[in-house]
Amino acid sequence: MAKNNSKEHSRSNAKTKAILEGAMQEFLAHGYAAASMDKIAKAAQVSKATIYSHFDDKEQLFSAVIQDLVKDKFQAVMSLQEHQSLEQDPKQVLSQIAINMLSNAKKDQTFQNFMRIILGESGRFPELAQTYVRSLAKPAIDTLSHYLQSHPNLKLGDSEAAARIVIGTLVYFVILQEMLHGKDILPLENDRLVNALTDLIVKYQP
Amino acid sequence: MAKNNSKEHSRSNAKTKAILEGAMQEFLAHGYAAASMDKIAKAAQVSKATIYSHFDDKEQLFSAVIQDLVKDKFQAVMSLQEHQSLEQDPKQVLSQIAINMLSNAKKDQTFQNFMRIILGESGRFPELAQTYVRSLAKPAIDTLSHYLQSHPNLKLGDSEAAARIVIGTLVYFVILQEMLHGKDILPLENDRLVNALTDLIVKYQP
DNA sequence: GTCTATACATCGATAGAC
DNA sequence: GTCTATCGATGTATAGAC
Repeated sequence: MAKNNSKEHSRSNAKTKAILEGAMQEFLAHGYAAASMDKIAKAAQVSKATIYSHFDDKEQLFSAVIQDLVKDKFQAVMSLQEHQSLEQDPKQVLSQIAINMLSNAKKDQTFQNFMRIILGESGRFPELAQTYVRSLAKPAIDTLSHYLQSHPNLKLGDSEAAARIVIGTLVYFVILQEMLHGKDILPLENDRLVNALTDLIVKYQP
Repeated sequence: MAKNNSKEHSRSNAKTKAILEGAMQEFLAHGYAAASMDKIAKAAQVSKATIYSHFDDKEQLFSAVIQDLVKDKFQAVMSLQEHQSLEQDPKQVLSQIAINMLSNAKKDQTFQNFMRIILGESGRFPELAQTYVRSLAKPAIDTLSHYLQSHPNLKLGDSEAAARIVIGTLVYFVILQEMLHGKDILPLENDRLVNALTDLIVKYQP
């Protein structure tokens, strides 16, 4: 039975959990470099030395926090695409998926801060960026691609590329409107984007 | 005649330029919080005190660097869409724009680091994020939207939404493949994406 | 195991000589 | 204007008591 990683402590106390939660709060609020171990200790209500008895150093704690967040967000992302029957109207199915994704992403400040960190630190923590790609982006794209591929009413030439188009459109919309605070500069209703997007997909004829 | 901003010195010496270049290098490499004024001074080959005689503090220096970068990148982004005649085949025009944008973004490490900072710091520097939206994203979207709107062979119902789809697809592709190091996890050829995307736009029938 | 106290480096920013 | 030298605060990490 293999222990999982880092130190000998995945004996997962309440302390470990408290540390991870405090660290998550601080990293999400201030980013990696600007988050301090002192503030994390205070947020977790433990001493700094206790943190270092559970995690090797700041980098490893950060890595553990991000991997926890990826796991959390996996549920949320995947649940959006579940239970989609091939018998329903694809225009309605796609619209519903898109609208749910947009409204979820927009109200979830934790998700936006999570994306900020993944993107902002992707140069210094490439393996964490790849964890995001492998565990969140790829499953979302693969699931949607499979749906587009197998629906009898859709005749898309390249379902994988089409899935990239749908998800890229939605994610960049959230980035521009919410994360980059662009909604007053570039206003656009959710419905207009979703309608144009699903129309392009559904009405496509090779 | 109004001086432009910050201090009384937009008397733009060689020193000011050296400071901005050194600061750009350090901020792009390490992000805002992890970049130090000492390292910036060394990179610019001036003393730290000289920096503070040209800029109020670290935040203001950062802001000046980002605004310089936005100006630089504006040229690059806009030149991609220029000189597109309404008489050419839109499929070819759009493909060319998309291919140029992808190949430029992929080889420009400075651009990728610039995007990392804009996104990563958008929570703590919302006004800089909005500068990006106003000066880069909006012009790109408006220009493309106007092209899609006015081309006689295209019958898109919502040109603005269509422009968002095109640009969102391309930007998220660069984010996933390059910035997040996903190209080995989610491989996809440029041409397949561009072809699927331009096909959707060009073959659309209301 | 968890704490307090502290070591030691580096941070942003400034004083004062020239 | 630009430098050297330095301030006080804060950073990560650890030693040692319990």
